[in-house]
Amino acid sequence: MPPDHEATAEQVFVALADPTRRGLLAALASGGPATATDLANRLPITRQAIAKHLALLSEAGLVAPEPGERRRVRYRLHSAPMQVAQQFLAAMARDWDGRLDALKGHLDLGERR
Amino acid sequence: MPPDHEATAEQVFVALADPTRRGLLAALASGGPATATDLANRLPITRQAIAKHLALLSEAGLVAPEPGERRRVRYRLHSAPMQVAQQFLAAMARDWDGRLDALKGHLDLGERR
DNA sequence: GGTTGACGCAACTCGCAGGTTGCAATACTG
DNA sequence: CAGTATTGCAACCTGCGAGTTGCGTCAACC
Repeated sequence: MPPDHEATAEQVFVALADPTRRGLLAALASGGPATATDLANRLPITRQAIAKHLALLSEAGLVAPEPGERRRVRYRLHSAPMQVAQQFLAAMARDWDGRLDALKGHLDLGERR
Repeated sequence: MPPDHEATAEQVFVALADPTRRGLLAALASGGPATATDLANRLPITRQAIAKHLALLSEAGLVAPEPGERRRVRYRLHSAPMQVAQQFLAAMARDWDGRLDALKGHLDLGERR
């Protein structure tokens, strides 16, 4: 998939906008890769809810499922999309602050031309 | 307001997670401060919907209403919360990566530390 | 003074995200 | 083989976010 910065950043924003998802990522960060049932023991929600969140995070590229030995599937953190989102934020803020002088022909939000 | 980084970052993420809101911010960035009715002419949604989004963005600190001359209220961009969110992202990514491989010094973004 | 724009508030619809319960299938263990 | 975990899939419920329509009001302009 091509590096569509905007789409990636949006997915990261959506992912991090939810407190449950942030807690889930924090649990993965502090405890290392884990399965959905493992995470369900540490968080106050059911395994299926966690599985849904993991699917969304996986879609965003923030976690990656790695097939374990048995039937278990462990999820590991992946920080690459966050750096994309970070650059997106930086570019946006730079655009805002330099708005008065540099009035460019920069239409709507498509940076892909 | 107490410097609650997490709460601020969450509001920024929620704000930027919506495409309509991003378009609205882009319109403000390219056209300068504007009123709700002014923005309603450029975007395909009603004035009231825009007013709601502006209220949310104002709550997040991303825009600030400034009382205009007549009865008009113009909204101006404010980039400070985005830098907070940016540092939040940077800290999170550093936390993730710093667990297994502490040798990645490839972050060449504008984070003063 | 009456009409015209612009703003704010409130009620309403509608789709979907977050979460649950239930179930079938699979893999290991006694 | 019977029993126990663990996973994925599907149906379902519920609240809220996004958007619309409608109304009352205040400021200007003719």
